[in-house]
Amino acid sequence: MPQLLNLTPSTEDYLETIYRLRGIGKSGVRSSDVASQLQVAKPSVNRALRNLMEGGWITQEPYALIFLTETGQRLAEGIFNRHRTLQRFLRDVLGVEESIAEADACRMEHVISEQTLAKLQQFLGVYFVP
Amino acid sequence: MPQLLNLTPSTEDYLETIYRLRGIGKSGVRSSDVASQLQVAKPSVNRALRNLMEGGWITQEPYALIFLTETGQRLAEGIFNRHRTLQRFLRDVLGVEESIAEADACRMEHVISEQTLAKLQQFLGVYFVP
DNA sequence: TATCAATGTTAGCCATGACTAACTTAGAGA
DNA sequence: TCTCTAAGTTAGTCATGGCTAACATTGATA
Repeated sequence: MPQLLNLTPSTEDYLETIYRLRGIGKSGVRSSDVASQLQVAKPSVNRALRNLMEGGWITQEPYALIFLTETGQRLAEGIFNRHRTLQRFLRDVLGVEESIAEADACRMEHVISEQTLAKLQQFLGVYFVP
Repeated sequence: MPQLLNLTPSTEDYLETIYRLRGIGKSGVRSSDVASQLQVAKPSVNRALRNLMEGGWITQEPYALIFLTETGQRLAEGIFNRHRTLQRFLRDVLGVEESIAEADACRMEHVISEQTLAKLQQFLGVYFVP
């Protein structure tokens, strides 16, 4: 997967997970933590990491920790932003149960357009001052 | 794919397309019309139809028209209902551009939960009397 | 420092769902 | 009724993204 421009939903999930875990350990993320977080087998993570490396979103030396690149960081922030916006909208505006809102946001974050995201944020801004 | 209980997004798209085209011809739907509607090759449709038949959602004799079964009809209605609800919500509530709302609804319809659907409908019912 | 358990990697399998190429069938028009 | 084009089917390829089994590496601890 060279010159990766558009990530697949699966690959976006891996990138987002690295981003979220990175907050905890600070230094870098372990492959096995990604695996347990996403409930997938280690080789599945391994292949996804190769894709993310080829796309230039992460760096990883063999057997070492995973780090986000500058562009990977920015992209992950975007994905997480979609996630958080959807989560807040579903829960706070529509009144969807917390855990269901979380699960739905996890799937919807990969398919909504920029415009829909913007409108959702606008809606939240108007009715729910952050 | 025997005893098909949960359709994949792809399979849902085929079923929904049959449902929508059926409104036009009334009698039955042609495989090639499904192909051109979904912008896929004919063999892709052919395989999807086999899956839908094995699940009991459609009937089709070789080289003949496609018909929805009772359960297929009900399932397709459900999918189309999700689509229409999302489309209306995105367009009428959020103010998303028609064509973008359509595209987003097409992808979101496969991933939202029952509860989110219900809340969206409730929201539409309150603020936009049908 | 030697060991070994946890972590990471490689190889290879499977299902899904696209595709093309090549075929069979059906049915409309000469 | 014969023909020939459009529609449908079959066979086989490829990419994605899961998986297990088996191997390699690392690092904490005895």
